[in-house]
Amino acid sequence: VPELPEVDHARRMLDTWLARTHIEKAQVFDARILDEGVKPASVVRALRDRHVEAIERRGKWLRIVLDEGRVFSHLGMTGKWVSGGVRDDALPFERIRLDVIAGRTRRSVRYVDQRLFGRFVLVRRDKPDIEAWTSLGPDPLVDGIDVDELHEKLSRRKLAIKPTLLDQTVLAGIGNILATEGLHAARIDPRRSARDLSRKEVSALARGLRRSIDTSLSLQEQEGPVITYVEEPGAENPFTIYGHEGTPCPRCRKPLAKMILAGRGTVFCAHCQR
DNA sequence: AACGGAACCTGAAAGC
DNA sequence: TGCTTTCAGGTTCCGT
Repeated sequence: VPELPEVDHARRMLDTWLARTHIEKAQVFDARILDEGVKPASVVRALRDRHVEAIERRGKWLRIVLDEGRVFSHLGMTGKWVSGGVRDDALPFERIRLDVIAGRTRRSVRYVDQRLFGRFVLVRRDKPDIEAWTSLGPDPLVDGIDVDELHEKLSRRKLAIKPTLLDQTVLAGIGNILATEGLHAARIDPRRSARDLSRKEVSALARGLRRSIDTSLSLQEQEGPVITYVEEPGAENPFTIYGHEGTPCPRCRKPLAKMILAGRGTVFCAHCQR
């Protein structure tokens, strides 16, 4: 599942494939990736002959800045950007295709998304950014995590800390895996009310999240341009406790437990997370 | 108002 | 064997 580190990887790849190129042709193969009521043909028309200026990321959102307008891309659960040649066949689950040229180099950048939870939102020149982007909280990589600010914000939340971390207005880019890993690193029980965390615990949480993000980023660097998500068949699980329920906690060796918390699978160590 | 749960999707894996 | 159910999780919507 794409969370902050996976989306940052996508941003770096798109920067080499798409930034500073000219879109010769765009195709949208499934309208469900667009906002309700938006016609593929109108998106295709608007993208043709645009110059791609930059690729940015906040949280799990990508913003593709064009000479006129910009595109917001969210990878949902199974979305991936992939680069190929213009003569290559369509990939399985290919939803968007952008054929671009930079100097003499032609490239065909494809968006694949099996489960279609991703989004591709074109915003025209002079229109405001989408609310999902503007309402994002601080991004741990772009802005860093300010412990005092986070502590203050959490102190006003009654909900359990784990579902609170999944709220993208608290911190941008934290998903189920990072929340699980970060709370284990900080030895915090995911069921604790967010407002009960001490400043010291919030500080440990910030460090744990940052460490989990950095670990994922460095593993992706070794993987190359197309990374594998942990839920894909046959994928290795590089995480400390996510997906390791039933096996010994790497810190205290007691078996890791799993529960559903606010509708999301939650692995934790009932012995050393308190 | 805040929170839980369902819906949106698909395919793999587990259950029967 | 083969059909049915469950599960995965990002986000939004709906009902309580």
